[in-house]
Amino acid sequence: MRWTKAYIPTVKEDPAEAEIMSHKLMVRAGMIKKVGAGIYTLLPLGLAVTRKVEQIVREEMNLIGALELLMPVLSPAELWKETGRWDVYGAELMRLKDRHDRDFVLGPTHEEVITDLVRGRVRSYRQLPLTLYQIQTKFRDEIRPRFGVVRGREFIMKDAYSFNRDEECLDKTYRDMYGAYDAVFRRCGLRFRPVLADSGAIGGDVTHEFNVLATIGESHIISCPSDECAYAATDETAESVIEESTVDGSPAPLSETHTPRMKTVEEVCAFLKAESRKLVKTILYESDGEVVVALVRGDREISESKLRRVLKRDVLTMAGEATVRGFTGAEVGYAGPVGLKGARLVADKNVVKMANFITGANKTDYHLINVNAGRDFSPDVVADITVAASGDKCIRCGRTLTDYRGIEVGQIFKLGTKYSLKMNATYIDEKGVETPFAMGCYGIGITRTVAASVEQNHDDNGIIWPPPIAPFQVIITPVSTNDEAIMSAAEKIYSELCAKGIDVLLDDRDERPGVKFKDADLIGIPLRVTIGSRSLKQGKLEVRIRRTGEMQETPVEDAADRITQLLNEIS
RNA sequence: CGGGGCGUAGCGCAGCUUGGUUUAGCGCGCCUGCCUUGGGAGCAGGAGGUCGCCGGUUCAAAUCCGGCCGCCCCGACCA
Repeated sequence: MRWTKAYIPTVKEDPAEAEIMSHKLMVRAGMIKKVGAGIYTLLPLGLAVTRKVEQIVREEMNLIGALELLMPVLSPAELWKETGRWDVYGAELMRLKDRHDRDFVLGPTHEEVITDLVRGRVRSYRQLPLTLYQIQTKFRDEIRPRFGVVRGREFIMKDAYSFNRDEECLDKTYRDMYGAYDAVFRRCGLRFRPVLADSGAIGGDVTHEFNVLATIGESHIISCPSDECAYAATDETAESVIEESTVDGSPAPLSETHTPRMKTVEEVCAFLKAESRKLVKTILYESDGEVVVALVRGDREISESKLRRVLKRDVLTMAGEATVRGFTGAEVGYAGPVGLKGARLVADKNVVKMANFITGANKTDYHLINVNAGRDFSPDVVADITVAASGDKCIRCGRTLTDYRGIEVGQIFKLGTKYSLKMNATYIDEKGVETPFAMGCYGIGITRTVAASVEQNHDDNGIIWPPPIAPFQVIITPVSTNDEAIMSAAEKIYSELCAKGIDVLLDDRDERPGVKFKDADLIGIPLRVTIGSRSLKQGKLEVRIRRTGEMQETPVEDAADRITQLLNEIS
């Protein structure tokens, strides 16, 4: 491609709306253009990178036997009602009506559509396992789109779905996918980490998230520093051993204390001059009309995903003020486990180890002191429902856990029979028995992967593409377009590289060299070939590596070979 | 959804408090010419704006008032 025939609108100044480097650089490099909040046009350069990532994904999917298809973006509400997700998915589901007032969904994921496709068409165990995937535009009505293409309302995603005979068969596909994901992100040149995660609205049991390490990442990860252990999970999912409570062990007499207008843990602690770890906070939730009371240590947070799992519920929301008042008989801020009736009481495993702690008294402006589980109340369930934090000990090896942040670029789920049962998707096994499919689903955020790569690969001058996903692998920069010797050398090397199948950009603009160098750096092409009279007099040109700034002189005659070789070295 | 901010040329911004003196300005970019050519040059000339939209106040509105729309940031219930 010649720059004068391309459309690469680079800009010098950072866009006003961008907060993070990848967003700024993608706009400045002429890759994306905002159309609306969380909605972007991919310009040619942005699309080129996206296609590279897609191609890598395709190759790895095909390698493990997955088959590509393309499902519609639009799907009828009936399918979503069949699995109950019409109600469960919530406000993030983009819904719309057609002219006949019928409900539709702009798909955020395609379990319903694919299961509908496969049921009735795949009838025999002989056809299994079957894994299908697509690379398609997805929609999510994000509460707050931000960070450019990292959290958009419309984005490109690869989603795969496997139909397996049983758990064992599913395990195999899941492992294959895990390997394929590892290969994809490795090939994209990313520093990433697979972690155990929560399955959220998708459902299912086992799931891993693939996170690209980045300080601006929105996923919080807890991991064991030990390489041999390598335990890693999202903070909501991670199991950990929390430092023992320091409250002493012999139960003291229960008493009530006046705590006027002290509602939050912080306020109560300050007022009673107690450490927050000596409190137990009591949070009311509602799930399918049932009220659930959850207890965790005052200095910790409740993991709603753990709680959902304990309760075996998909929907779980914090109770409204009216419910809290009705249930505790007190204003919000004074709930406690003692004397509460009619709700399931879930206590964190650390709470039952504590002694003489402080809780709300279920009476406005009062708290209880010296509360003890067992003596003063009895939890219905004791489980780990605390969000893990750095400083906790590893559940497996006991080392101290650390936290870091990541951009979630992929997630793989074992769904089991969740959808096949609800949608009556079955096959006939060897014994002639009708059996629901064991399913898995596997997603990769393509556009987000591109942004994550920029986030991880840039310097002060711009993007530094890993060669496998670079829009062009080589940029040729003739220092002057008016010098015939320079231009003929540039044309020669351009056609030689093209003939080798390398993606080359020839900067044939009549611009000053400084402008071209800056732009070449900004758009992040891994190798720059500079042709100027200085070295051309000796029959040489210069090859510069974007990432290191390292420069090599090479005779024009064998430059094409040398460049190819260098490309291999840095890939 | 709550709070804050913004909306003036393709991009980044000033002007608004104190309405008229601005023919609405500056930088970047763009066009023409000259000059220049190894890290975003210089000079000269030029094009480009319903001041987000609607309504109101006024002799007069980018500027004051009201409504609406859009965008950005922070927060979103841990009792």
